[in-house]
Amino acid sequence: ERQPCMPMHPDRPLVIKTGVQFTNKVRLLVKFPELNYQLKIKVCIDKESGDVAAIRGSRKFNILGTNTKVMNMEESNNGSLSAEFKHLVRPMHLLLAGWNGSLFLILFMSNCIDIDLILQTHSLPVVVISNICQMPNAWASILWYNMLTNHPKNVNFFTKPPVGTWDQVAEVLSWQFSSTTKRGLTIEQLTTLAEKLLGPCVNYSGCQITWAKFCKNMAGKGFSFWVWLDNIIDLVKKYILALWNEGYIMGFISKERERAILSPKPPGTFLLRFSESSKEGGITFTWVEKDINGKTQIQSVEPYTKQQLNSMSFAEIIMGYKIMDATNILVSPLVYLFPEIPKEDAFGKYCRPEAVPEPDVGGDPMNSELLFSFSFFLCSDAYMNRKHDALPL
Amino acid sequence: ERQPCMPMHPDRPLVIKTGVQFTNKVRLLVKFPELNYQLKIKVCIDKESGDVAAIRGSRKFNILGTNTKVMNMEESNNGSLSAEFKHLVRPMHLLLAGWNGSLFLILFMSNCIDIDLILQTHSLPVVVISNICQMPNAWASILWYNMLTNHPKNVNFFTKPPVGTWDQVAEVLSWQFSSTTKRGLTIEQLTTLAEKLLGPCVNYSGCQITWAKFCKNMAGKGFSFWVWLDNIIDLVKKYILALWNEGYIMGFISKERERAILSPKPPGTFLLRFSESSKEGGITFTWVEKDINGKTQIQSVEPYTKQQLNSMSFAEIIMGYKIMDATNILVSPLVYLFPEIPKEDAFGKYCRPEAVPEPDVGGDPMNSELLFSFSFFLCSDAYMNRKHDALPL
DNA sequence: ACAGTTTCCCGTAAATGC
DNA sequence: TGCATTTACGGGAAACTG
Repeated sequence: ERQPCMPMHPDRPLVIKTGVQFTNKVRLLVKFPELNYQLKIKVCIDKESGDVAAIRGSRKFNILGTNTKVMNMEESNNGSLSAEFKHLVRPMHLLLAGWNGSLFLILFMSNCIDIDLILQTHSLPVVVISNICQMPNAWASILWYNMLTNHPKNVNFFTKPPVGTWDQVAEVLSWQFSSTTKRGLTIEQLTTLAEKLLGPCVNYSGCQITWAKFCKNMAGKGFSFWVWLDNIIDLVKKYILALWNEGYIMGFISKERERAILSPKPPGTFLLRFSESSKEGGITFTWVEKDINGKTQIQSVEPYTKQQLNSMSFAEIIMGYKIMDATNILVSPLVYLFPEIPKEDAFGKYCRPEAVPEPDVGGDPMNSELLFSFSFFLCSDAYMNRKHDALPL
Repeated sequence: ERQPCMPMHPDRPLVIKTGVQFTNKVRLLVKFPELNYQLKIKVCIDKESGDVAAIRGSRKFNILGTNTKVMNMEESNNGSLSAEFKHLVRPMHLLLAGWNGSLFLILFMSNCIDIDLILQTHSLPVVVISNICQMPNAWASILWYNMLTNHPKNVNFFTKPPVGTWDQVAEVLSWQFSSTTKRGLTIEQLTTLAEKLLGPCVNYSGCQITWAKFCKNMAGKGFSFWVWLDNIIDLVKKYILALWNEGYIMGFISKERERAILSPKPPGTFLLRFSESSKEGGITFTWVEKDINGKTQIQSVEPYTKQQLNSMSFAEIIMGYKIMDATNILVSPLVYLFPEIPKEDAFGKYCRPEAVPEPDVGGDPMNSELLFSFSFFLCSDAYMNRKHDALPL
C-alpha cells in the first residue's frame, strides 16, 4: 500500500488539512476476550460532544475512505485490540465560523452496545484547514488551547478565549523552537518578545496576554505576532538551522539594546537579528564601525529573505559581505561575532562545499500528555501524524 | 460557478492531466426542430473506435462530474444546439502502456436512436498525463501525430510511428516558437537544429527523422532533442520573451559557425545562444576579445539558468556583466550585439525599472483544422481548452 | 535494480463566499 | 466592497510498479 510522502509539518498534530491524508489508531487498553474479532470502530468528525446521540444528525464533514473498521490483534503490543484508520481524507464543504470557533472532534465509537458500557473516545479538539497557508493560525489555536485548558473536548473554547500569562506564553514560544531545533529561547530573547507583545515593563512575569494580542494583527502591521514568529521559526528550520543550533543567532533583540551592547565593542563586532518588519521572516546583521570622524556607528543591512537565502547560504553571505570603505576599497565590516568570536571560527565551516544544513532534528513538539484523551477503555492516539510517524504508545 | 484559474499550458490542447479540469463543447451543426430539448449527449473516454458498440465494456477511465448533458439552444450561435461539458476531471487508475501506445479518444454520443442516423463524434486522439512533468513528451506525441496523419482516430499510431521529413519537422519546430512568441525560427537556426538531429549534411530537405530521433534520449545525453528544445521554448516564454521577439537572440548556432562569424568582428562583439548541454534550458553569451598578444579570442560564460534569471533579468545581466581585464580593472567585454548593435540600444530599455516581460502573446498554436473532427452532424471542439478560452467556432 | 509513471501535497494565485 | 476562506493546479519529490 502506498505511503504518503513526508508532509511539511509532521510536527503539528491536531491540524488537519482537507484533501490530505492522515491516520489514527485506536487501541483497546483492556482485554475482553469475548470481544475479539467482533469489535467494530466507527470514526466521524464533528463539533458535538461525543455522545452517541450526537452522531445521528451528524453533518458538514465527509470523512472519505472506510470509516468503520474491525479491531484486530496487534502483534507488537501484547495482544491488545487496535484499529488503524488510514486515508481519512476529508475534502468537501464545511461551515467554519472563522478561526475562533473552528474546533472539531474526531469521534470513535464501537458497535459494542450489548455490554452496558459504551466504548468510545475522541481526539483533542482539532482545527481543519483548507490550505497550508492557514497552518500558522491553526497551530496558534492548538497552542492556545493546550496551553490554557485540560478540557478534553471544549470545542467552544474560542468563543471566549481565556488570557494566558507571559510565563505560559514564554514557555510555549521557547518550546516551539526547542521542539524543532536543538535550541530554545534564552531569557534575553524572551524578554525582547515580551516587550514586543506587552510594551516596556520591568518584570513580565504574571502579565496577561490575550488571544488577540497573540494572534490578531499587531497595531499598524498587517500580520500578527504569532505569524511573524512562526515565519521566523520556518526561516530558522529551513535556512539557518546550523547557525541557530550553534547559538550564533541572537535573533530577538531590540534596537536599543543592540546599540547598547554593540557600542562598547571594537569596530567589526556584529550580531545577527531577525527582521521585525517583515512578515515573511528575514534575518540581518548589525555591526559596529567608526566613521570618518572616529565616531562609533551602528550599521545594518536590509534583511535577507528566504528567496535570497535560496541562492546563497547565510554563512556565505556573512563571510563574503563587503562594503566600500572611506578610501573606496572593498572591505568586510564583519570581524567578530558578538561578543568576540572571529567570524571565520563561527561561519567558516558552513561555507566551503555548500553549507549542508542538518535536517534531522528530533524532539516531540508537544507534551505527549496533552495529546491523549481517554474515555472509558478506548484510547485514540490523537497525535494524528501521517503514516510515516509510528507513534510509540 | 467557479472558473478554474489559467493553467500553465493553455496552448497545448489534446493533452489532459488527471485531476485537472477541462471543458468541451459539442454542437449540432444541423437543426432538427423536433429534437430540441430532448437531445442528450453522453461523454466518455476510451481507446476504442468510437462505435457505439465499444461503449459497453468501457473501462479504465473515470470521467468525473456529469457525463450526460441535455443539449440546449445556444444564444450566440443562431439557435443551434450545443452542450458544454465542464468538470471532466479524471483522476484514477488507468493502464497506460507507456507513451507510445497512450492515445485515447473522447467520445460523444447522443441518445437519439429512434432516427436512423447515429449522432456521435469524438476528439482527435488525446494523451493523458498524470503529472505536468510529462507534458513535454505528451505534446511531442500530439505534434508527431498531427504532423504525420490526418486520420481522425488512429489510437494505435505509436505502435509503429511513421518517420517525418526534416521539412515537416522544421515547420513544426518553427511553429512552436511562432505560436507562443512573436517570432519563429530562421533558416539559420533551423539548420543548426537539423545538424543536431541529423549530423552534418549539405541539404537537409527530404531527410528522414524518426520518432526516436525526435523524442528518445540523444546519444550520450540524458534527454531527448524535443525535451531540450521544449525547455528552451519555456525559457524564452518566461524569461527572455521581449529579447526573443526583438530578434536579439541568435540562440541556435553551432560553435564552429559562431567562431566563424564572430572572428572577423571587432572585439566586444557578442551574440546570445542557448546551452546545448543543459536539459533545463540555459542561455549564454559569446564575445570576441583580443588577448595580451593581440590574438582574437572567442569567450563565453557558463549558461544562465531559469533560477538565475529569476533574480535578475537577462538584459540586466548583459548590461552589467564585467570581467577583469589584463590590467586588473573591471570592464564589460560586451559592446556590440552581433552584427553591430550597440548593447545599450538593444538592452538598455529592458533594464531600468525591472524589465517587464510582455506576457501577452497571441497566436493559435495549432492549425485549427487539425483540431476538429466531424462525424455525421455532431461536432466537438476537440480543442480542449480550459474554460477561460472561449473558442470561436 | 531501475526507469517510467503515479501519487502526494506544498505554496502561489485566483476564485469564491460572506 | 473587502477580507476570510476555498479551490485550482504547477512543480518537486517520494512512492510505486512492471
